[in-house]
Amino acid sequence: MKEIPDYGFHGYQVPTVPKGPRSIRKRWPRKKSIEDSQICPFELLAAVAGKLLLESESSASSSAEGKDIFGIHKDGIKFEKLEEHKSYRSQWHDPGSCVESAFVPDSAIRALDSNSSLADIIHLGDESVLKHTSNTTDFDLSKDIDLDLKLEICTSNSTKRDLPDKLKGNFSNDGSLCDGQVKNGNRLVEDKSIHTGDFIAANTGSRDEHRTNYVNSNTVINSDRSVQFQLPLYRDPIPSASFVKQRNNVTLGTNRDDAENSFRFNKTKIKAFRPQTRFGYRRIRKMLTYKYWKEAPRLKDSELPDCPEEMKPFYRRRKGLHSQERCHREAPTKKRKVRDHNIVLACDYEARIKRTLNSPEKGVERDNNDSTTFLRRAVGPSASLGRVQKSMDTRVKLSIKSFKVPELYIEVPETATVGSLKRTVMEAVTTILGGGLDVGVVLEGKKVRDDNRTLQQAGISDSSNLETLGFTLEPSLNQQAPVSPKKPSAFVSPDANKKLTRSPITPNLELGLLVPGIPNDPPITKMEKRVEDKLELGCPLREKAEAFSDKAKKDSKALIPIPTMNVEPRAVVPLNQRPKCSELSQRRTRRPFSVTEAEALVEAVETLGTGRWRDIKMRAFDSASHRTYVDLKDKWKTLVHTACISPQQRRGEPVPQQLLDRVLCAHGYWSQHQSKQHGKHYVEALRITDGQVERVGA
DNA sequence: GTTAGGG
DNA sequence: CCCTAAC
Repeated sequence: MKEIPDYGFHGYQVPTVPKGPRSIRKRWPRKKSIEDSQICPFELLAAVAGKLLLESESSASSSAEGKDIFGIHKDGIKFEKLEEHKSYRSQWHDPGSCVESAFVPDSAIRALDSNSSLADIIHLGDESVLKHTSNTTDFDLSKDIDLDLKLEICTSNSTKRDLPDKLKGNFSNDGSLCDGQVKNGNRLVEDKSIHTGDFIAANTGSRDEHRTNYVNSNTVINSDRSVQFQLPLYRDPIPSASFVKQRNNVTLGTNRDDAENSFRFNKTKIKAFRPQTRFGYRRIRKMLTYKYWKEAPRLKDSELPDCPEEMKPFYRRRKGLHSQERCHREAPTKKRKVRDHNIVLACDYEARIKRTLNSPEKGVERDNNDSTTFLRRAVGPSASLGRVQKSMDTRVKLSIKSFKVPELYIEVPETATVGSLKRTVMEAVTTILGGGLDVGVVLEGKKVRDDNRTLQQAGISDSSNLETLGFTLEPSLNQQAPVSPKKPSAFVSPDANKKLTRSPITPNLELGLLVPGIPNDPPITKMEKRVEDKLELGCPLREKAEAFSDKAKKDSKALIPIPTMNVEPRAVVPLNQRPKCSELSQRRTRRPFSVTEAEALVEAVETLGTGRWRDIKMRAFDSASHRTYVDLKDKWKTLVHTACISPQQRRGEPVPQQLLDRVLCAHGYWSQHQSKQHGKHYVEALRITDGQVERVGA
């Protein structure tokens, strides 16, 4: 060590930095809890799957024969009940058709009624639309929206072809692999299109005719310029081993040929994908069996608030921004290359709910505890039967065309792959969907707030009113958006509520959500082309893309997932102002401390001492949002180091020696003294000596 | 969420 | 600047 000056602090030799006890802290990896990171999309999916299962089960149980078949099709939720046989048959509708209608099973209606779950309403995916907003500087989402992005929850590469197989699985109450009452081993064969996320659930042991198909969507796209992300919502309906396995595949990311493009939940490190062992399995099981099912009986309750209850346990565990950020990170080696060519896309969602007439029809029992039925059914065969119809019910057909979800920002390097774009969007969507969205019901322009009212009581059963029925997605009042506004991947602005229900008469209720601090710069239209090129040429996801494009070529209505979409970046935000988002979130740009900043830091440390970095941050760098207290700590560390080394060894912007002397002085002092006790003493001593640091006595 | 320290 | 452990 170099010559060590003595600044008079009790003969303390400044640079003798004692190694603190932390250096001997254990550093072997602790067992990181799973919920820290990788749950994200699957939690959502799990909830949705469970929800769907519940609905199907619930209805199935109402039908004594258990011959219910639900179908969910691309244009929304399609439930058709065959009156005579009390069975449900899926129906496929023309995407462009305006006459779509759907029976919504009681449970769904009730779920809607109770405002309990977003998933209830939209069943995710299908008509959830990411719309690409215009390049205007305002955020009026109602206009110039020309890009429908159909969300695609494509979980893993491995699901793309043999997904039906992967969906096979038996289901039992405890989620184990043993034989159960509910089986979902039926293949999906009806639709020739490739559904990466077709959702199959079959009710009780019965076969094809009893199959329940939750097919999410065909290849996308309708008319003109609209482009949708195909979003075969991969909803494994069964909280069973199939689900777990799938998840393992995803998280492992090692046993596939296309690891890079595989759906990795945007985790950076391999260790984040470590196989789910029993813990993970159990956790999922718990999620699906305990959490979800236990909540189920309460779906009717008004205590089910604004947030999908079954979602809460999944998301409330998620760590805050930090882990969110981590969740988005990409491998560092890849980050650098793409860092400088990011494109910021601004998207928003839309919720379009289409309603159709209701028609009286014999309904299943409206026991006010369908969930109980479901639970019982899930437990054993005896429980699935024996529900006696007690009353007639008028069914309300609700066809939810699409939802508009709050505005979404994603940041995509132009060198990004299609797959990464998908994942980015998925991440953002998942964040939003899981981040506390509520469904609001608007009737005749007025919000229906009483969740306890029946549809009939609320007038929703009245066919004359249905045309004025609408739904909204809105940020949950109970649950904040999970992502901090500082560095969002996508988040819901608190202002969102103000913009709700802008057009109550129309079915389209939109949410306009702004991301503060993101300037609405004129678009860089060149980007669009470049994006196309890049996506077209360099897509490492070719293998995956082909699956879609093959179909797309044959199907005029289909589009190759993303490449040709008219992505017009809303704005290119200066790097250091961009919200860091998605898995492609990069290492922060280096921002060397200026001398001025260093001075401010030194002064703060002189006053407050080391070890109070948060205070130092607030005191001296409160307005510098890009300086975290960790940054300050690190900078102090480097300052001390710089002061210790010879000027020849120093790099970067030269720090005045005088300042470095102060650094050493303060460092020496605070190394010997506790910050809190002696702060004033030190500062006073400095003041007394008027900068004659060498003579400062303690 | 903060702090300390290694990378 | 990142990451992690410890708190």
